[in-house]
Amino acid sequence: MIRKKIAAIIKEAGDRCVQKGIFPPETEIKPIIEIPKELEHGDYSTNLAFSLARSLRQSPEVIAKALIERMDFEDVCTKVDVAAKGFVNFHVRDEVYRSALKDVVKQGVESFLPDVGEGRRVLIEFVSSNPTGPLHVGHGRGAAVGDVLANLLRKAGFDVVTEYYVNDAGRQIETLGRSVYLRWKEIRGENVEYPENFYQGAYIREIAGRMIAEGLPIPEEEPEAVRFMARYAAEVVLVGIQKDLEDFGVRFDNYYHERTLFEEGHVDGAIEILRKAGYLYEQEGALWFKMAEKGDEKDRVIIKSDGEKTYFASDIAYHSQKFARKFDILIDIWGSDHHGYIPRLKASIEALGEDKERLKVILIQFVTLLREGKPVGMSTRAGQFTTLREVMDEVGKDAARFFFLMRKSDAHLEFDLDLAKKTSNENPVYYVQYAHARIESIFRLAREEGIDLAEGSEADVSLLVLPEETELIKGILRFYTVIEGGARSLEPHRLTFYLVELVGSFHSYYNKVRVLKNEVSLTKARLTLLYALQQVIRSGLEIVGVSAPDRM
RNA sequence: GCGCCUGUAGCUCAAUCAGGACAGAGCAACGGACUUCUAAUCCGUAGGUUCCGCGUUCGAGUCGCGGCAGGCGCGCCA
Repeated sequence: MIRKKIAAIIKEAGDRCVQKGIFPPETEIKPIIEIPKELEHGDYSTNLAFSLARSLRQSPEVIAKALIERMDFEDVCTKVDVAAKGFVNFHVRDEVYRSALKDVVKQGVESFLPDVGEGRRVLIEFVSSNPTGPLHVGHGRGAAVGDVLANLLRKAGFDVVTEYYVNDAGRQIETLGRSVYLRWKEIRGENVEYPENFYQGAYIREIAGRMIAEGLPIPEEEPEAVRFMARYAAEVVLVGIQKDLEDFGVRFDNYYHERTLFEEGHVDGAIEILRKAGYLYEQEGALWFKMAEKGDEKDRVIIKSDGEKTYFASDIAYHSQKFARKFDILIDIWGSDHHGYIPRLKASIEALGEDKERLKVILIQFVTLLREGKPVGMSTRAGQFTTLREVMDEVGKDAARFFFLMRKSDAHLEFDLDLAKKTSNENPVYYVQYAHARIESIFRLAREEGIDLAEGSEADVSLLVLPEETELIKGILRFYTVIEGGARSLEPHRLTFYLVELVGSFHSYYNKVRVLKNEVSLTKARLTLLYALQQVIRSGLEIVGVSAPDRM
């Protein structure tokens, strides 16, 4: 909110320079405002003078001075100066921060959230793991990123729908059915050869056993039995996945089944559109999509020569449906091993006549679990991958979610299981939660002394004169910048970084400054500051989906 | 072979809307702080050729080109 004021001040000064003929009339005043790293460089700065220097054929310093001379900054800043040969530095009045704090306390932290979305409709599709086995840690990371991004975008004014795409039509489901079928035969005493590419996990046998225990009417003939078991197993696995997700704090608005794409004719419909638009051709009995001319490496098959449609075909139909469902922005969250798929999907969206820029793909890099500093083996082939459930059981939901968001999603993540369980400042989750609990503890004692927080908004915040206090207020206000930046760049991990940093300055303040047992007016002022701080921490943790305990 | 991602302190990572001021944290190391609102905390010290080279620019960790190293992808698989 202060940033906007600074921007207005610069703009005004720039316009005046144009009016007075100091800058040529066509000069565009689009200031980039940043927060300097060095405190001495003020609260905000702009490099506008540098960017104008070339077109104005003037030194940045001269331009900067011309700007400042025509600047009305008194209301917001104590001083504005030129540094380092052209940077314009703004030193904001402490009162401005204090009154911003007052606004936040009075109206609530959330009432100042930036409206980035302006009501635009966003569909976030994530996890979308095939219902052929339990979720592993990689899916967990995707789930955390997707869920937190959804929370973040909602706070930032988007109309968000989350969706899980269930691949229940393809080959893998058939393999699942066959896997169960073989284990079923095995349990009944038959000798079977179990192929390596079948699902290896113990859950396959369990499902087979369960079918027997429940006395289900299993068809006589093998093809029917396989189909029956595929359906049954997919259902069981999906329910398990949903349970895992729920315990992980992730709830989807929608489950979209691939099968419905076929049943409702959307796959044929999409193919028809592409055919009419001239993107398809037949060769060697298969139907091909002309991709090479659309930016992909080569042409791709949509219908195989055996008549079966490829995964790609249903994906085109699915995304076509997403557009048909009137979403402004589509966000897909995939494992980074699918990155080669992006040009293909974007090309097909373009071919369907939609704007491919409206699809944003977020790639999730792999997770390496560490125990005692060593990577934990995760070979899928042996069926001994680490499941999300195991990690959750071991470190808890809060730590798991927080840890998944401690790196930007396209970077490898090392997940230190021992660290996630530690209850010390080394563990960022506890570090943040502890700050929340600590503040609450101060409030409890204050109440015992008869100082009620409800009076907080009447406190005299002008008593908050310590530099640490101004820094804390700045930290609180930065929440809005982080939400805005995170929503714009689709980077939910910024939130965890922010929280750790914010809370760090609180712990430091706590050790240095007494809140209670001062003059009542000063105590109240400081309680007010902590009140706003706690609200921000709680709101931030809520977005991340981590609990904010009152006691630890 | 071609394409995408990554390379920053011993380790794990930052560096804000695609270039800004002296590259910042945490951990580990070392030295300190509990008769005080929760020590699950804090304060201090030390730690760097931002993988290498060239280029663009007033200015490069950031942009371009060329290397080097690692990960991933390039199927009528899903």
